[in-house]
Amino acid sequence: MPVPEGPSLVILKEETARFVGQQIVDAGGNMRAIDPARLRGQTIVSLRTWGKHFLIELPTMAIRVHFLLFGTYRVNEEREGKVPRLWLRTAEGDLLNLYACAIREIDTDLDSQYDWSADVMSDAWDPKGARKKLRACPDMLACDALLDQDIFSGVGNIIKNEVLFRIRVHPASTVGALPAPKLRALVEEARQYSFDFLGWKKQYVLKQHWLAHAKKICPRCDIPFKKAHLGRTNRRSFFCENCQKRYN
DNA sequence: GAAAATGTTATCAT
DNA sequence: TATGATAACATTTT
Repeated sequence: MPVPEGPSLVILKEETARFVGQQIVDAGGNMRAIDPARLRGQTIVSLRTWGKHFLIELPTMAIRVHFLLFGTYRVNEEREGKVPRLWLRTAEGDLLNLYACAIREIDTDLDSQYDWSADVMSDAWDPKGARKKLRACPDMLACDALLDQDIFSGVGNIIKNEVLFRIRVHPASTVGALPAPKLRALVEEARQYSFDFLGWKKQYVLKQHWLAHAKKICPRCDIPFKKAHLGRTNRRSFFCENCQKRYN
């Protein structure tokens, strides 16, 4: 199963925690970005996430993994008939397989590269900062704002649809037209729902908790949802025209 | 079997 | 130049 949205990366980080401090004794895969030979002998300094980025910090560099739409991984097992884009084997015999992802090398210090306060899953998450960024682009649509990785790093299309339904805001509302309490709710729910997502995903009950995403009927109003591809991002939006108010 | 979809980035076009 | 559309990637489900 794919791993795109931020909370899923937190699960990945937890499942790979034992790799931290281990030395990479062998590496390979069908990636082109990095020569696997350069990874051998390096020790994994830390494993971090920033939104949808999985970061493997090594002494001389960091590996940035993005799972795009369909990326997956396995710890100490392999997918039948699939070649990993990148695999790492450690001195203690642990194996990490990463499939169908985009790999990039980062040569600068991670703290200078990433704004951790934009990551909705991070301890450094800064709701005040998020509100400030939102106020700076009043013409942006709510559906686009939630998918903006510089504001809500880690939020994906599922979280977007669920947050807007929870706070009863129409996806085509403009950010600048939202009353202050709604703007605040948008920021609060982006984080809250992401953690609900995390808990449900761990219990394998995420999908059954969807109220709006990919749903046909509004559970509050019992009338059909609208489905449309909205905003600059043109991603699927599911919304109720009765109980989600449009602010413009 | 075609189409769509939890996403991003590079390239082409306007 | 800048903005926007399109393609590319890759996998599973409908």
